This record gives sequence, C-alpha cells and structure tokens, in this order.
Amino acid sequence: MRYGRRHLRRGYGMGHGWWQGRFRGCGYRITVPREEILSVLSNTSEHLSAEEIYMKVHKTYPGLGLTTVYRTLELLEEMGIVIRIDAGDGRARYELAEGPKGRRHHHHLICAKCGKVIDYTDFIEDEKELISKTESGLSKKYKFKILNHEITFYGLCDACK
Amino acid sequence: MRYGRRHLRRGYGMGHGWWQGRFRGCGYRITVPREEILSVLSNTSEHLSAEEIYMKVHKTYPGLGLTTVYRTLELLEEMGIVIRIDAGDGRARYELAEGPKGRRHHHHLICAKCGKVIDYTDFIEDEKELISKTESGLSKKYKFKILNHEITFYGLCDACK
DNA sequence: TTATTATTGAAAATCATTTTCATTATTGAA
DNA sequence: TTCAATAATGAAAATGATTTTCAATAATAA
Ligand SMILES: [Mn+2]
Ligand SMILES: [Mn+2]
Ligand SMILES: [Zn+2]
Ligand SMILES: [Zn+2]
Repeated sequence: MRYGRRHLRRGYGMGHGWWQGRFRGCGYRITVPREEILSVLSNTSEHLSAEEIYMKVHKTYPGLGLTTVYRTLELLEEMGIVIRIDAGDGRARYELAEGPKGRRHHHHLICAKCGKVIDYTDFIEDEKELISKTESGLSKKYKFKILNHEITFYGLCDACK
Repeated sequence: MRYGRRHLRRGYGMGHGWWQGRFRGCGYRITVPREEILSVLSNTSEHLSAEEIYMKVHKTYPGLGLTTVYRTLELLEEMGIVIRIDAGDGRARYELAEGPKGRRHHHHLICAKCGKVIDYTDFIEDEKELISKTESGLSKKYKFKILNHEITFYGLCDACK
C-alpha cells in the first residue's frame, strides 16, 4: 500500500486543514486518503455519493479503495463533519456539514425524477421561529431529545418537468 | 398458487374497500395479496417495513411471497396510497398516505438510535403558513415544481436517551 | 365457461454497503 | 532518526434489502 504523499497538493497551508485538529483530538490519524476525501468534499457544491467521491479522488490518487471512502464518510458523519442525505435513489449522498468551515444551515429540494439535490437557504429566518417553537413543544410532549431537523421539498426540477 | 379466498375476513363490507375503485380505474386487478397488505396497513399505526408487513400477513395468509409485498408497496406508492419513509436504517418503512381513508397530514420524529418513528400533527397550522410561503418562493426561484414536503426531527426517543 | 393476460411466488440476480484479514502507514517514544 | 505499537488501508468476500426472471395461476371480460 503506497501512499505517495510527495506530490499531492493540499489547501490550508501544507497539510494543516481545519479538520486536522479535530482528528488529533479524537485520536484519529491524519492520512492521505482522508485528506483527499475531505479535499473533494471541500471543493464541490454538489451532493456526491460514495462512488462519485471515489472516482474523483481516484484521478489524482488511484491507490484509494472504495472501502476506505465508505469508512471515512462514516467516520466524518459520526464526527459531525459531513451530513448524509438520502435522495430516495438507493444510495447515500454526502456534503460538508454547516459550521465555520462548512456550509451554512440550509435545506433541500429533491427532484423525484433525476435525483438532483438543490440547496436553499431562503426563508431560514421564518423557519427558525417555527422550528424552535415546534421543537420545544415536541420534545416535551413526546419526551424526545431533538438533535436536528430536516425540511425537504420533493418535486420536479426545471429539466425534468 | 392457492389463493384460498374463502375464510379471509375483510373490513369495508365484504371485499369492497375504499381503494378497490381506484384499482379498477387504473386497470389493476383486485387480489387477495393486495387486500391483505392493505388490510395490515389500515389496521396499524406503526411504520412497517416490507418484511414486517410480510410477516403480519403471513399469519393469516401463509401463501404470500415477500416479492409480492415489495411489488404491491411499489404500486401503492406510485398510486399515492402509501408513503415510503426512510428512517436511516437501510430499510424502507410504509404507512397509509393522508386522505379521506388514510391518516391526516403529519410529520415525523425519528429516533437516531432505535429507529422508532413517531407521528406528530402539532403546529400544523403554523407550518402551513411557512410551507406555502416557502413553496411559492422556491418554485419560482429554482423553477422547481414542488409536489410535497417533509419535515423530520431526528433525535433520541424517551427509551433511548 | 373460456380466453386473455395481469399477478404471483420461488429462485436467482443486483447493488450499495459492510466485514474480514493480511499488509502498510502513522505516531509517539526512545 | 529509529522503532514498536497499532490505527488505517485495500482487496476480496459477505451481507442484506430490493429487483428481476420466468413458469404457473388467478382475475376479468366476453
Ligand atoms: Mn445541501
Ligand atoms: Mn407517519
Ligand atoms: Zn430532475
Ligand atoms: Zn429510540
């Protein structure tokens, strides 16, 4: 297994991405596959599947295995660094979570035909009100500890309708 | 393949469920497997998986095949009679859609640990406002034809937290 | 009844994701 | 720098939900 770190370009000043601290803190190691996968996620606005990420990384780093992509995504999701999205077409899609270095809070429009996922941040203010009100009401009534929410609209994108 | 229609009890006055008209209208045939599957869905408030439906029907009608459950659910979803829910644990769950004979409009609380799905209808009025406003804004901005929406809260149920 | 053909169930096939396991890379300590 | 401990990796095999195939059978209209 040849990692070949030598000629890989990275952002964030020579191998010190914002996420490296969090990895260290959890006792996880910083590896080239992990750097590459995070690099792909950082440089796209799409909602990529594991295989799509695999193929993108594969171009510059052919040694990567699909297994590692799945494992890394699982880890990143557990750490709250990425979010998994289910567009209804049997395969999960991923994107960087909101946060200082990630995107900001948003929701999705999903095309029922082609599976396209569109981000939207409109009406977030009005949403916040409803959500916080609903959240406190529900957590009391159902004795449920709410961790996050999702608002999704399903329909047909411009190309599909 | 023995259907054994004889001793099966049905609701809705001897084999004339509310859905039979819709089936006829689409040229679909009314069969015992379909009756049984719809009967299970009509008599539960749970969100059952294909296999759970299969097992429930199996008690009174052992001839049923799991394949038929999947096929029937696909058909019912396409007809808008059932709704498919993804609770994040690799298997789809189903429930009767809203409507005259189905449930009323509601959303879900999903336990991230045990996968339990809880229905809620609280704050639907406030929601309606936000949703219709958001919907018209988004469909214009993104040229998207919105067909339906989903609001889901993820967290830990009483038993799991 | 009878003919037509939609529907069914069993078995095989798919396909995304997970597991296994031997090899290799990362890291902290010497 | 060197080295030992062990976390991470990749290939291949396994899994598990869902689909497909196909010959047999049931539902429907005539
Ligand atoms: Mn997004
Ligand atoms: Mn429900
Ligand atoms: Zn589309
Ligand atoms: Zn739970």
